[in-house]
Amino acid sequence: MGEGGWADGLNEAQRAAVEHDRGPLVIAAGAGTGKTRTLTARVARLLESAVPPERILLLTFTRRAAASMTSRAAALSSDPAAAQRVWGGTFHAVAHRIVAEHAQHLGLAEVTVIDPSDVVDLLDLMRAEHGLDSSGTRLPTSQTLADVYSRAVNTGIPAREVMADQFPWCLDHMDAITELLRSYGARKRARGLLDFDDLLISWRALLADPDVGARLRARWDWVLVDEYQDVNQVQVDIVRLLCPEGDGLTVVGDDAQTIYGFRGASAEHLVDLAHELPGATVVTLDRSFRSTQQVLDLANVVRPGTLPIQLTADRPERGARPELVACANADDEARTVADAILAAHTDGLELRRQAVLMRTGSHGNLLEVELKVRNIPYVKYGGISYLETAHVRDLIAAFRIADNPADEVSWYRLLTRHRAIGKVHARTLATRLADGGLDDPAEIVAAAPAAARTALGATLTALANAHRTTAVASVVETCRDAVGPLLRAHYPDWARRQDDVVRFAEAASRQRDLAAFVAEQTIDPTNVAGDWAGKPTLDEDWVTLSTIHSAKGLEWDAVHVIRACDGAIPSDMALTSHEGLVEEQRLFYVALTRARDTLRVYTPARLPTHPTSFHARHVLAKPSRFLDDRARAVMDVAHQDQAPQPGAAAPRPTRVEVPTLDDLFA
DNA sequence: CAAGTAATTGTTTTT
DNA sequence: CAATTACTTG
Repeated sequence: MGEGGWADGLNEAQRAAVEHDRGPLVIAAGAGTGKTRTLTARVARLLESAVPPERILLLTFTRRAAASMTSRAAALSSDPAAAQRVWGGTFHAVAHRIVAEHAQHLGLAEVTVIDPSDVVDLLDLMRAEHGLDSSGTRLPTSQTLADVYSRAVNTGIPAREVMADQFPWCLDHMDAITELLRSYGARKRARGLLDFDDLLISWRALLADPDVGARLRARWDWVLVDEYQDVNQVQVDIVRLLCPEGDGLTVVGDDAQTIYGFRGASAEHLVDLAHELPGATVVTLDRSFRSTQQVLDLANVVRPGTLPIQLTADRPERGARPELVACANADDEARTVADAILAAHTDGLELRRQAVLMRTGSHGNLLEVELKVRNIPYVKYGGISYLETAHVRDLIAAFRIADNPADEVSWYRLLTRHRAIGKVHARTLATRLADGGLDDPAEIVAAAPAAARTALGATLTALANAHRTTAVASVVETCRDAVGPLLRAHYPDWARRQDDVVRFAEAASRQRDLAAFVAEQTIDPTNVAGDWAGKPTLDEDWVTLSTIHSAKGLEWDAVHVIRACDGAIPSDMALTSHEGLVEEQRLFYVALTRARDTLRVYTPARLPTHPTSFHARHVLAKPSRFLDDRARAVMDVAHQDQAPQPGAAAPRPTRVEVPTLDDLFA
């Protein structure tokens, strides 16, 4: 087949990007311009021209994106099985594979990935050794210490300076903290524990080594990076070490969609790359296949950024102008959105083609109540994830110990789940277990408080068994049965949590490599409980509720952006710096450009001061500053009937007398 | 030293 | 209204 299916339906610019050869290629792609299609077509074309799949590395931002890209490339290529062998995943996931493979080069006996809350636990467990546990004086929390550590590592600024600059309340204990953070690093190395930063830094170190780096570099001929506007300096270093001259490198991004600045990402990396690599080809995609021109007119007004991309619709039909919907308050907003979703559904638009986007997870709380009341099914993305719930993490701790008995944090976690074992015992026992105590469980049991001995003995026997076992299904079963009684004793609402544990154990027992699965889930947790629920939900129809961050890269026919008020979008947390404000503007741009046909932006006039409280005071809220005159000029402005004039008093409710039941108690 | 009870906080976004 | 923290009691 002369030209594979990959060429179908590409426009000139996309085709140029797909057919481009070895030189460095930067694709500046506006929202909805077929970026994913172009990238997957390029992969398919490489495969079609006999590039072995394992010589292609495709770096994406989420696991979901990686999976969808490899399967789309497979669909476009004549050998779908080959496409599945492409190296694909997030920076962190690929880093984990490389680090696990090169553990001995890094002087690590084991490789276990710890997440940010494990970091806090580990610091918690270690701080007493450094005299930071006296409860008399106010001391910085372990969370703060983790922040200091991470900032120092990511910026290369010494911890003392970081504290002096940004954490002045740590100054009194600077010596002890510095010492703690140094031994924290040593402890992680001794136990084979790697936090998220360690993964990237270790990968970079391997690439920078003359010997190992050369072999790693030779592994891939083609490196493709998606969402390049959201990489940080360490990731830039990795990409540059993989492709020093830029040969075989393709990066795709849109500088107006950088929304992870708080994590060290900078849009400048995308712009800089084209300058730093001599002979780089820049292809700009500015024809949107997604949105109507009416949606794009608004997006173009809001769009910040330095690449002069103005999107033009590549769709023949005229669309409706985006609507600006003023609501009286947050309850009114929730009702109005639910009404709109139902009305569209009645007109034939499936729920799965509609989404509600918000700045923070809590902005959707009232809407969730409204949807539940009306029996409208929905799935919420973002916010606290299923895997981050305490009970699932307990099970994961057991899995991690089965693989790496030196995992001190997981021991600490499981030990505190036992009755009669608190922080103090857990700390000393965890250290002894991580030092090889599992070889002689009886000794550990003897050192525990008498009331804990029976339960602890059972736990240790089970985990020692699990550690010796290789069959995934039986490891999972042993761990699940070991953790079960602990959870039952520890959580009063155990019944509610049991389903989650069983479901996660089922998913885990289907895996080929349990340790890799656990690492994968730690790095990029599945954030929807429904993802583990099996088939029943698959053919159902539901509305998507999502934070704007989690909606990145996705699209829906109808999009509702709620809480478009100053203080929410832009978040009042971001108002202290100019950069913070521009990032909020990019975030708003991302939200608007998720819409294909229908876009509605809601601005409640009054908002609760406190998102979860029913008794919260309501205060006046102004529409987002991003909805300026230029933006309004391309929108239809609708007012809800109930909307009071600003400043007008709320109507006084009629008084209803509830009869006293005093005669019952005479 | 652990566990229960009372008081007091709160809230971005996520690999 | 949670969920975490501080204080008390066994």
